[in-house]
Amino acid sequence: MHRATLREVADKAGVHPATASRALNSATEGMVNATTAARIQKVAKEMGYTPNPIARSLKTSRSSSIGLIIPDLTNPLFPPIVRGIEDVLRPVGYNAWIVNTDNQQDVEASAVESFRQRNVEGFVFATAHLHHALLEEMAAASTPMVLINRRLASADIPSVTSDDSTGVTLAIQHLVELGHRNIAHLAGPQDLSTGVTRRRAFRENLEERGLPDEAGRIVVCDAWSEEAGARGMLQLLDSGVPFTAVLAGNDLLALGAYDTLAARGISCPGEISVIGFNDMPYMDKVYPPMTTVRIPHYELGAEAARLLLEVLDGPERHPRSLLLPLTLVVRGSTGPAAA
Amino acid sequence: MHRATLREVADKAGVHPATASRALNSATEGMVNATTAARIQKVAKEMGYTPNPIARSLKTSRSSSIGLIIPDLTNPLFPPIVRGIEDVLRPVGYNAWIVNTDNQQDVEASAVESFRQRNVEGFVFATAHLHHALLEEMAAASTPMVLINRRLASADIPSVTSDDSTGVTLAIQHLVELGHRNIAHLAGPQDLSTGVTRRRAFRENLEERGLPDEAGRIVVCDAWSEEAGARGMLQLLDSGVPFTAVLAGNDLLALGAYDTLAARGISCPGEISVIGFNDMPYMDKVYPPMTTVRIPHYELGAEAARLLLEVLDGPERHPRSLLLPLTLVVRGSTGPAAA
DNA sequence: CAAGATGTAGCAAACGATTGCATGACCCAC
DNA sequence: GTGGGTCATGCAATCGTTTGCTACATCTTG
Repeated sequence: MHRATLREVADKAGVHPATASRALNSATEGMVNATTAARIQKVAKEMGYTPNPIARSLKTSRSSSIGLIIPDLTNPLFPPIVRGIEDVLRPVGYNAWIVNTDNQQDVEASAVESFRQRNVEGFVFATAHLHHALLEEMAAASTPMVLINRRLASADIPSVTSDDSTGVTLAIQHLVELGHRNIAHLAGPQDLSTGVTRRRAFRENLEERGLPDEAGRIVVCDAWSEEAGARGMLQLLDSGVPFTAVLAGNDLLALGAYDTLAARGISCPGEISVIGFNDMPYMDKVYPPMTTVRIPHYELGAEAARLLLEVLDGPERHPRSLLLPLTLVVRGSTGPAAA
Repeated sequence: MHRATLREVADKAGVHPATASRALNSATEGMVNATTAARIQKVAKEMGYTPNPIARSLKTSRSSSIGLIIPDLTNPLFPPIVRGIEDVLRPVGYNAWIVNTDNQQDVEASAVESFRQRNVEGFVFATAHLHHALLEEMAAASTPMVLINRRLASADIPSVTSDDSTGVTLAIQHLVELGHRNIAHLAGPQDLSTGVTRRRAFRENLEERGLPDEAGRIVVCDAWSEEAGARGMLQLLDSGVPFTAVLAGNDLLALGAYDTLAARGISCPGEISVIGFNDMPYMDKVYPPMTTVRIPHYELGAEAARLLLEVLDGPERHPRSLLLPLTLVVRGSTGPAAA
């Protein structure tokens, strides 16, 4: 099937391609006589003309698309983020290229490279172990980009993150209201701002409230996975620190904790309450239904996209960063402290 | 940052761009003198030259990319499929454009249109309500494409589907071994081959085994959702048909059934056993852990990608279709039939 | 009424590759 | 020694747009 080209439209309308190009482009439409423009537009419509994005991209080195870099689509956190981004970008004519890096830096670097070759106009990074040097180089070149769920101390890059610290406060407050005083923390890996922030907030909360906060009640897991959570919980139980509730760094760690508790025959929430973080899909269906801090993933993506659009719109404006509020979803994994 | 162009490489190597182009392209490398080619390649490497995919695409109307059309990325079925596709395609130099249609035909049509403009070389459709006319038009134009999880009677398009019929047999067999004789079916919407196939297989199984199969023991739900499953289960319970086990059309329907059973105070699997279909992530963590038929989603995607590569390789070869085997994952939602 | 401003449209050169065709060098055989 | 065959390379058109510049009317304005 042949698709109409600009030249054909121009010929049929009896004008030069350049004129047709201008008439068909809202930014330049003013340069051509109104009635001529109308005629050209009519012809274009009749012929079903749509500009060839590739030719346009070659000429303008723009592309109406952005690069989205995530660790792994099968991690349930990311699909809502991706949808949030797409739902904002698509209506304004942008497409998103997605690439999964599995947190491998070389993959990340080559993805960025490949995106650049394709003239993407901006980037959204939702990736975990961020290739620092690469990122700073990009920032220095003032490549439009937005970070999701992590921030960089060194560079002033717009980001959208969730207000983890308040989330932790919400969780602890809930536990305290249930009568818990001995609370433990299953922290995630500390090479990510997520893990660090939640852990720091945990410690601060204990301190402020005058709750016991010996070092032993924080165990740092070595991955954000169920297995790591199960191991961490084991370590916690065996450490001898007394506790009746545990705040996990995320839902996967909490699920791992579930496993260990079940294996040990410890009842949740009867003996030990568990709180997760993220509110992944189906956390209301697990057993016990998980009390967890809900992160607005879709909104995270949507806001990131809006931020990126702002940057693309006017690169001179100072980059904003957003902190999205969290809510605590109380379900069945938390209960009154055992006497 | 300036990126080297073919002309620059050619100049530096003292040859014409055409020669450089040939030397740098494995298919045409043979046309140029071996030592010249080596020199050009060396220079290209030194300058960090990589061909501009946009310019190449404009000229060749190829793009090294394919279009992937799915209903909704946040449906947990799809991420593994997407990864399967990407993991096969990327190593051979293809990228995948993803678009979510939310099952809207106009979105689907415009996605296809936009993909075509971008010179995608093939399509993978994992979408539910397939725009029939569009698809047949594409098939007629012998556009390379592969269907996942659905087939079209009218056109001979390669597809990869799961062997649902055998999956149903596995499930029923398991129930029969547990002593169940009165089995019901929570069928999914019948406008999709998935729903139809599973329902037909269910009926055939009952018949072959001489189990009771009045019409009333199949309830057709009006969506593939938890809510629809809950409503369907309600209808089933209120219909008066006796049953001790129910096979759900997919896991979401089964989860809905869980809800209804819980609301009615009916124990699962004590009084009624439930089997799901798909084995979505975390179905081992719900309560009770779900017995379900596992579909190899990742493999579905991977095989679809391989099929597409075959078609792209040699369009003349007759398109194959694949039927992937299913397995039953026995967990806690099925138990011996109540006496 | 001349000179400059303004409005409209065409020309042609890009953007960065690929590729059919022409060219010239060289070799071989008759 | 000439005709023809290979090999290697260059030439130039092309893919479909965009855009700086130029050119020509027409309109102002003093």
